[in-house]
Amino acid sequence: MKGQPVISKATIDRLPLYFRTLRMVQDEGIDIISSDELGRRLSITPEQIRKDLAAFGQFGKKGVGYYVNELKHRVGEILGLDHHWNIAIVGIGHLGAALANYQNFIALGFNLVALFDQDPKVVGLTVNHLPVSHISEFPAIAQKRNINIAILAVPAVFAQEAADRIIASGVSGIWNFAPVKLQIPEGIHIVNEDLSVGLSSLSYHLTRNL
Amino acid sequence: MKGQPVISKATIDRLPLYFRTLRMVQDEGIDIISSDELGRRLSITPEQIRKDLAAFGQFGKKGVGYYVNELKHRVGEILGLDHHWNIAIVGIGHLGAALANYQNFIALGFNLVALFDQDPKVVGLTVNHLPVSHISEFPAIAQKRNINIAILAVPAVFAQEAADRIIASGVSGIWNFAPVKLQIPEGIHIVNEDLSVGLSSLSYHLTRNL
DNA sequence: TAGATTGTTAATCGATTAACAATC
DNA sequence: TAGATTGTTAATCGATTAACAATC
Repeated sequence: MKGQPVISKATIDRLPLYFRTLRMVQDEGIDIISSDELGRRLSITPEQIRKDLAAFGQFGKKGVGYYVNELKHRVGEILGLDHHWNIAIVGIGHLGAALANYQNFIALGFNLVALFDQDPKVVGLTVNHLPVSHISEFPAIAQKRNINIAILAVPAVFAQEAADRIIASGVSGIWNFAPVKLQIPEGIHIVNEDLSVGLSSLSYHLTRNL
Repeated sequence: MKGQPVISKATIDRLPLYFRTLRMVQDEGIDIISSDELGRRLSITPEQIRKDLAAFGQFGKKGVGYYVNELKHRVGEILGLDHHWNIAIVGIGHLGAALANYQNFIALGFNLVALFDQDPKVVGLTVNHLPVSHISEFPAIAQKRNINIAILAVPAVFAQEAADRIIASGVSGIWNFAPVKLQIPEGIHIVNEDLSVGLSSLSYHLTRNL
């Protein structure tokens, strides 16, 4: 809640792309990159990239470009990826279990610290070296393990009550995979990962191309 | 490629939300709904909803609202969900397997018709009643089963070559879960489902709220 | 009819693109 | 220095919001 200028959602959503590409570029052994080259790799205009970055400071060198390692770290800091957030997954069905095994979270510095489900048949199982706890234990475990973000992967009908529980336990970030609009109080951050939107928009475009 | 007015991406991405909500509303036994009520359920302004719908025609009755069943069908048609597209999943790892079991696709009218992987240990397995075929069989099976959309769930390093194969087989819609920017020729539709973006943007907002 | 609600036009807001001075 | 590239301001474009006439 600092008095920062408001940054557009579009800009924030591009930062992870910059971060990832800077990593790849670094792995290729490249030390300096121009907005032009970065833009070429991402199909984003160089002006857009410079504008996005300029919203947070002056990270480049005129006539030279950006130092890859430095810019990568700065963008990572801006995104808060240096915080090593503790995340939990609620709902260990097919999707929840797949997310529990998703390597890219670790690559981004997130720590998966707990798994929860409602089903007695699933509770007690081990997924990716973590035991599945019953959802009723969420408040206690959330506090003990300092959970910052909950990934919500339960069926749509249970999503609201699960979200209420999560929020009541003091977790203020929810990444919601359930296809419902959740009612959330002020101060809680929610990102909806709505899988049906992507597929439907593909259907829309294919329809118009027949 | 009809001479339709260009509809904004934002509008297209809201249509699946309208569709899903209209379904829920219908299940509740409601026959008529106003843009106001629809907006309340989705946290979208009624003006926005009317504007979105007006881009495709006049579906409502002034002073009354929208007939739920009719509007649902119209929105479904606009999205092309009445086409019953045939989809295949390429890459049957944790995520691919989870998507193969995802019930919401069927609910939207998509038919999952084939699964592919590169790994001999995975080929031949059965996931959700479908056998996993080797990726080399993609062209033949794509033609035989009339695959319209491929879901790409392979590791990032293999994504481009897999995409090339898919496109070469005449499939023109790709739903890409690999965290890379794919190089795609004209006329191919691609939707990137970039899971690291959502999580990173959550991290960004949490950082600013400490 | 009176009240409600759509469809549409105009006004505002926000984001992208273009242009270019600053400077490495 | 000359060439390259950033950071920033101005211009354009697009999307949302406000307002309201039409009409059920």
